[in-house]
Amino acid sequence: MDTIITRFPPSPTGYLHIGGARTALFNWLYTRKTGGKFVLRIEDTDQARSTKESVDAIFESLEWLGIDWDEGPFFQTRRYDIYKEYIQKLVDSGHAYYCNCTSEEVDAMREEARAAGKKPMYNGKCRDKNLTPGPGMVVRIKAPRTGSTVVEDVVKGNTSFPNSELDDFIIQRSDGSPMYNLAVVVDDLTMGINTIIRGDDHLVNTPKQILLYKALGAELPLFAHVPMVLGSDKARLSKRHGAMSVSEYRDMGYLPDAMLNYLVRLGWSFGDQEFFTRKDLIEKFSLDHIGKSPSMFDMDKLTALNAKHIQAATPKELAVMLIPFLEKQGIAVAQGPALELAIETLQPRSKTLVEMAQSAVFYFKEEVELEEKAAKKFLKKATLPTLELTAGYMEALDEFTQENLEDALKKVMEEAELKFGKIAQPLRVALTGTTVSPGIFEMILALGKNKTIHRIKKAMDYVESLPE
RNA sequence: GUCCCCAUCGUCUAGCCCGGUCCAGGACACCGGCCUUUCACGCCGGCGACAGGGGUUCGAAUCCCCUUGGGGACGCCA
Repeated sequence: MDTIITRFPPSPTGYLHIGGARTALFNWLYTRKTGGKFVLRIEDTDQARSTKESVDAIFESLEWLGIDWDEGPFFQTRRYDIYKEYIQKLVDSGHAYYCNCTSEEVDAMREEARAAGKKPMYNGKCRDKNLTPGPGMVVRIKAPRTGSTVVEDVVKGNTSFPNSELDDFIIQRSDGSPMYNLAVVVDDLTMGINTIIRGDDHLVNTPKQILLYKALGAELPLFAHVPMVLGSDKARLSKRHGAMSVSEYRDMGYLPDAMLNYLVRLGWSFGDQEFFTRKDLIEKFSLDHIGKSPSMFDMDKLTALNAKHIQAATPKELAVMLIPFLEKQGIAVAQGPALELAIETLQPRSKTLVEMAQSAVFYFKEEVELEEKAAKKFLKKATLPTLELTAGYMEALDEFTQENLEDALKKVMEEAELKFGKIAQPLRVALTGTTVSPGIFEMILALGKNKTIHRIKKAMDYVESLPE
């Protein structure tokens, strides 16, 4: 095969959800890996349900994930002339026919088939009537009734479908618009798509599409049907399983790279490797390690992976992503060393950007809010001398470094005759208001001399105000 | 109902194609411990699976069949 050309064809009837994102990712990775082309196509022929908002939401999510496309976006609704042309070809060559059966009639046929223990389908009433076009008529494909169609699939292997299960499905609605199977095949054909990676809910559609390819005298693309992503109860992923859309995960503070990493591992593996950078994935992805069975979405694992990606990212990269989350916490900070230093201290203790933003608040607030329990336990009258000593030694330092801070606190320990733990906790509460924070020294370094001393003094004021 | 797909720890999976190295490996979660200035990180250890039944074979997680279970499709949706 020459250049690999894949596509991602969402229908804009909602947000980009997890399953769709994974499909997009597989296609994208495969083309990036092979140096192929990735086409984005919007399947909006369902005029009733397609919306502009959905289209925008899909673009936005793809961009956030860093999945870019080489061609498109193409909109099916702008390609009706092309479909018409192909439908005409099919009619002319005797592969399709006009049908004037009403929906009610067809429903009755389906009912009848079901009652007879068969698959519900159209019975071919107009198949040989040679009807000519007219208002209210649909075009149906003339499907073979005997034999079988084999789908050759890279992940599923060969699957044979009896043609008796195929009905004369509609390729053009009575309003002249094309139906899914027709539009897909015509698009894939005219766009040169030679590799189709999609959810395995489409596997049963494939014989229909193969029929169309053959009727059009076209060469078949390579099929790879990827198992679906299920919810935690093994049912198809839906709203009741919690967050579905990619944008929700962005808002919960997941990194796009972590998302990609998690999604790709849902169905694909590379030995025992769990952590992948984007570059890794492009290098290592292949179609041969895609599993055959469906998988369940597990937020815990996503979260764990997110923590790893946060640790692996540079403070600078994180700063850009973190700023909007800080704003939600009411903190306005510019990018720069202060922010990056703070981020560095929080990297090993943040699983999401939301968490990181929450724990970063104390760095940037003007005044520390003392947590009641923490203050009660660690900021007592007896703490005053220690705080005073600490402030004194720190003020004497020209600038803060890990080393001279350690020296300063060592002196405090000696003079106060206290162990490190005894002076560290009160100091921590004074500086952060809570008992939980990054390591004392790295925190002080990130906070800076002014804020540090100011906060110690504030804490001293607080202690002094305490009743005897 | 009919057709199609799938089946290894609770979950994601390695191994399966090319049977022996697997009394089944890794990761998440969970439990214990270590490290330690708090919380984390990290490190060490534990718990925990070849759905069931038949074959084939000297030998099966690996090959075949059946059963069961799960999923998908059956639209003038995509």
